[in-house]
Parts: sequence; C-alpha cells; structure tokens
Amino acid sequence: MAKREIARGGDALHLRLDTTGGVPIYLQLIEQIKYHIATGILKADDEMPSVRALASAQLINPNTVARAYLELEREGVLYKRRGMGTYVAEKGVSMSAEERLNIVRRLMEKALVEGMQLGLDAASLRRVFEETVEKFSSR
Amino acid sequence: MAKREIARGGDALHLRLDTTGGVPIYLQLIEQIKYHIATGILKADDEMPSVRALASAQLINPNTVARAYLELEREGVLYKRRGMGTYVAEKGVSMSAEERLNIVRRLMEKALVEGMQLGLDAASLRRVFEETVEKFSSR
DNA sequence: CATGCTGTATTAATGATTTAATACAGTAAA
DNA sequence: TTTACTGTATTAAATCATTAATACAGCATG
Repeated sequence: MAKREIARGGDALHLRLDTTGGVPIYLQLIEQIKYHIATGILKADDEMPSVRALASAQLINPNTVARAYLELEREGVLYKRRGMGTYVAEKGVSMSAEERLNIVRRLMEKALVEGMQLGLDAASLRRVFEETVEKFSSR
Repeated sequence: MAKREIARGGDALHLRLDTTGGVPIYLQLIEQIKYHIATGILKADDEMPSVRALASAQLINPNTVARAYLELEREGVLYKRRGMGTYVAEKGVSMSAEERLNIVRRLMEKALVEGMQLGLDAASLRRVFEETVEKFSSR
C-alpha cells in the first residue's frame, strides 16, 4: 500500500456545501475553491484532495467532485497528473489579457447595475469595491 | 376599444434575446431591463410594454415575459397596476441598507475573485471598476 | 355594461441539468 | 508484479427548470 505523505492544500479547505438543491454542488465547489485561492489559503502547486477523498468527506458523489475539477482545469485554475493527483495552477495563464479583462468587466457590470438599482451611489459602490479588494490583498 | 395614447419606456428598449437555450429567456429579460434602468433609458414611472406586446414583439410566450416582470416586481424594480400596466419603480425602496449592501458585496466579491484568479492586480481591477462606474454616471 | 386591453393562475410538456452507479485506465511504491 | 491509490469514461436515473397552452380576473374607456 502506498500511503504517501500528503501535505494537501485541501487540509485547510473549509467547504460549506448546501445540498438542498438551490445551487448545484459542483458550482459551489468551483466557487469556493476559487475563493480559497483568491484569499491565499490555496497556493500554486498545492495538492488538492483526491476526487474520492473530497467526495467522501462531503458525502457527495465522486463524479460531482470530478466535474468541478474538470471545469476548473478547463479554466486553468487546477491541473492534474493522471494517477497522481490534482494541483493548484499558476494564475491567469490560459487566456489573452483582453479576454480576461472582458470576463471581469462583465461581472463588474453586473455588480454595479445591481448596486445602482438598489439605489447606491458611486461613492458607496467605491467603498464596497475597496473593502472587497482588501480582503484579497493579504498575499 | 380603448386605444390609449401610450408613451411607453419600452419603445426605446432594444432587447437582444438569444433563444438558443444557453441562458433562460426570462433571465435575459431581467438583466437587460435592469441594465436599461441603470443607463437611464428607462426612468421611474415609465410604462413597460405589456406582457403580450413584448411577447409578440420578441416572438416568445407571454408567460415568459410575465415571469420576468413578476421577479422584477418581487425585487422592487417594477410595479404593476392590475388591468393597467407595468411600470418602472423608484430605486431601492424594498430592503434595508444593510441588505442592499450585502447583495452588492456578494457580486463584487465574485467579480474580484474571478479577476484575481485571472491574474489581475488591484490596480487593474480598480481600472475596470472606474471604467464601469462611468458608463452609468451620465444621469 | 360591453369591449378590449391589462396582469394572473393552473397545468402540462419539454428539455436540460445534475447526480449517481459502475467499470476503466494510469502511476507509484513495495 | 501486485496493491492501492490517482483521475476518466459511460450510461442511466432522477430531478429540476423552462417554456407553453389555455382559461381566468381586474380596470378604463366609450
């Protein structure tokens, strides 16, 4: 038996999955893994929990984890070594600068449209922006 | 027959609906209506196109429009007068300041998590923010 | 009050998504 | 090579979401 010493980034993962059907599990996984990378809990080349380990820890089907990992690999967030494991990738290597900007622009627009609809002025929106940037600037 | 004179805000609506199934039609409607409000094309108390008028203009089912209007009413974006029509509401009257802030925080977080994952630094993110704010500050 | 417009409600059909069961395939270590 | 771990692929079941058909109900106008 190969009981490798593991120092998985996944050890520090605190995933809160809501399995009541509101949001698909694999999307929650994707979102929370990205979040943990953004906060620095997961760093480049950290090993993720295996598909089966994470599945049994969370009492979900391995395929659901595999789907999340697959999508994250497509986005360039994770990379895999067949037979070995899944790892955190370096950032932003998969697309052109313009493509990346456009993705963020779309999301920013969504946030600000919603904010304006809720009656927030530019100053309030700016405050939310700065506040949020700080959460991710510890690294 | 009551052929009322109408000055619908909807006249200026340029909706581009993609009916190939990617994004649900009613969500596209919601998003684009909010967008038009944010840009000032639709103003408070403007009359929206009727459920049937918008449906036949866009070749979609009236219930689909009704669903979008219903959701927008729930969010306080539109209001209705039964038998009369649907209108654009004043902004941000339906929830507490803290609730409104939290909604925007969530969306902002999503945008920035994605941005960081794509390798953008704080300065680039700030540029996207300012750029986007300006789009909606003409009013 | 009748007409023709508003939005509403109910139900059904369709289609897509999500999850699960299960078997396959690659790698490392003993 | 065997074992025990990795991820992968295929298929099917179940669930959910979306859209549509159709009938109902309220209001303004003439």
